[in-house]
Amino acid sequence: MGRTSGRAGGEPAVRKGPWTLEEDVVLVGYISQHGEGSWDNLARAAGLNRNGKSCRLRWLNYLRPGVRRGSITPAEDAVIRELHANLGNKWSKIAAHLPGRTDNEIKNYWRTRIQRRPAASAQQQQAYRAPATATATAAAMATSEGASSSSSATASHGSSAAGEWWYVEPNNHPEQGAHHSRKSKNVAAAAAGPDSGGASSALTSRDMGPATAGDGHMQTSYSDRYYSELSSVAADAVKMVVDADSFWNVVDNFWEIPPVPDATF
DNA sequence: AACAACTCCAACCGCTATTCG
DNA sequence: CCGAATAGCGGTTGGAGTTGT
Repeated sequence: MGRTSGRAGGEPAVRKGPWTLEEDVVLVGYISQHGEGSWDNLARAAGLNRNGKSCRLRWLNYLRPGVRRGSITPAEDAVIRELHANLGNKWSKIAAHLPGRTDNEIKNYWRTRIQRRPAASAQQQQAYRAPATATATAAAMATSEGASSSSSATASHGSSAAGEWWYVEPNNHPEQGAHHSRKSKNVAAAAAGPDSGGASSALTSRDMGPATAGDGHMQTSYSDRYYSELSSVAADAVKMVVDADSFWNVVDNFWEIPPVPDATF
């Protein structure tokens, strides 16, 4: 319904719904050349049939350099809990304490993982002892990230100035039932091409979702599939605004993380 | 195998704040 | 100072993936 603009009543003035690979390429390419500016003008100038607001959101939340993809780490979880206790639903302020995380992501995390599961939260609080302050927690982040991403264990363990902490992922609580981790994406259908049945175009934003390791832990990277698809269309799409070589220089700078092998495809 | 239920999260909406002429 | 335009924020929605029955 609402999201994918569709063509109800003829050609829509502006596109809505999930961003396609081509649109991402155009947006990144344009901003790399001209920088951010008035979003409405930017959308027009870049030839994107989107409103400025949509472009801004897409850029800030997903395409902007430094945006982290992947699971919230235990330390980040602790920061979020603490800051939310102090600040309330001030997502942008909370996000400011978590480099690379966006307000939208934190908001979603809070609503889906914490707020919706009060019982689970209580269990988690038993399961781990959070550092006393957000700053202390932030200081602990480096350690915890290593712990959580490199291990296939179901619990993470780390330490901070405030002491040791343990974190048990919600899906590992027997009482909680299954937590459906989003692993593989069925990109086959999406890759079928533009206008293949309602789904708007080739790969969309959903397909660039974080690749996951076998243990279900998200890896901080675009999926290999998305990366290669981006590569394959970049040359054509980018011609509109910038040559492909400089575009990829920009991309390389933006996402310093090399693409990880994606075993899910 | 088919369906239902559940979960996640990208993106939209509406409102407020800020900037600019 | 005022009004319009733009940017930013928080709440909400709905599509799609995963798991259970």
